[in-house]
Amino acid sequence: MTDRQLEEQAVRFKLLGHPVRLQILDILRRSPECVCHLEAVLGKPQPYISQQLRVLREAGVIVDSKEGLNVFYQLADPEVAALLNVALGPNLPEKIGTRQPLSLCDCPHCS
Amino acid sequence: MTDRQLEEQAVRFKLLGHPVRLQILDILRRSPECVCHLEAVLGKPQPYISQQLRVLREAGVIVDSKEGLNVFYQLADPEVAALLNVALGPNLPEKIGTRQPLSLCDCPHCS
DNA sequence: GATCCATATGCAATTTCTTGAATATGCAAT
DNA sequence: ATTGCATATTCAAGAAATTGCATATGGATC
Repeated sequence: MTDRQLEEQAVRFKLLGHPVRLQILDILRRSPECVCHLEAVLGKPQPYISQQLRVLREAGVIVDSKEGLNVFYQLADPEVAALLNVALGPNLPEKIGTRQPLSLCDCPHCS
Repeated sequence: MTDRQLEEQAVRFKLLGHPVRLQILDILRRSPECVCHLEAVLGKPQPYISQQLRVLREAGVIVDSKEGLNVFYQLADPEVAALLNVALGPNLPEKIGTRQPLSLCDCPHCS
């Protein structure tokens, strides 16, 4: 185990060592969601969420894709996905049509 | 996934999100080691190492046992062990007699 | 009981993280 | 072009983590 590898993994762990970021990742590993959706689920102000998304995005853990007015984020790091599977339990891949739209969120995926 | 569970796991990740602590855990998951051994391997001052050990000990991740003048620490949290297996590769359980003593360390296990 | 050794604790300075709030951007639709 | 909407950026204040260093503890040994 080289020092560089340890440093890299420590950085990864640090990203996950934050309750809000961890919850965001737990949501995004299930399916891509837009910012407004996360805002509705987490009950935190939008700028705050965008900030945490930026941290995760700049670390390469998530990627964004625009869809009309909305920006959808999804998990993009298989190593992080593996860690989440261990820490939070396996992510059962979503069956088609089982996604629960949020009434709190009126993004195209929810309404 | 409840908020409490997420918070707990975030705390766990935060503990691992530190290069020195991560390296300590990587060593301790192989076999119990004394403080002087870690000091020799990490090349950091002893009070600094004892401090990180305290953080891990108070979090319940490692436990200590005294052996003569020395204090040996070992990994005590199976969930952390599982995360380390994912992040750093599996810990091949040590075969009897394969432990490499350190010339830098003159604890009873090394000399 | 004085001393030595391994380890632990306490404290302070710096840096980094966290969080909130104001404001900016960019894009559609009117 | 102006408005409205979703998201992004910036900035600042407070909290917490990091690290170095001085010193304390506690148990053996002389």
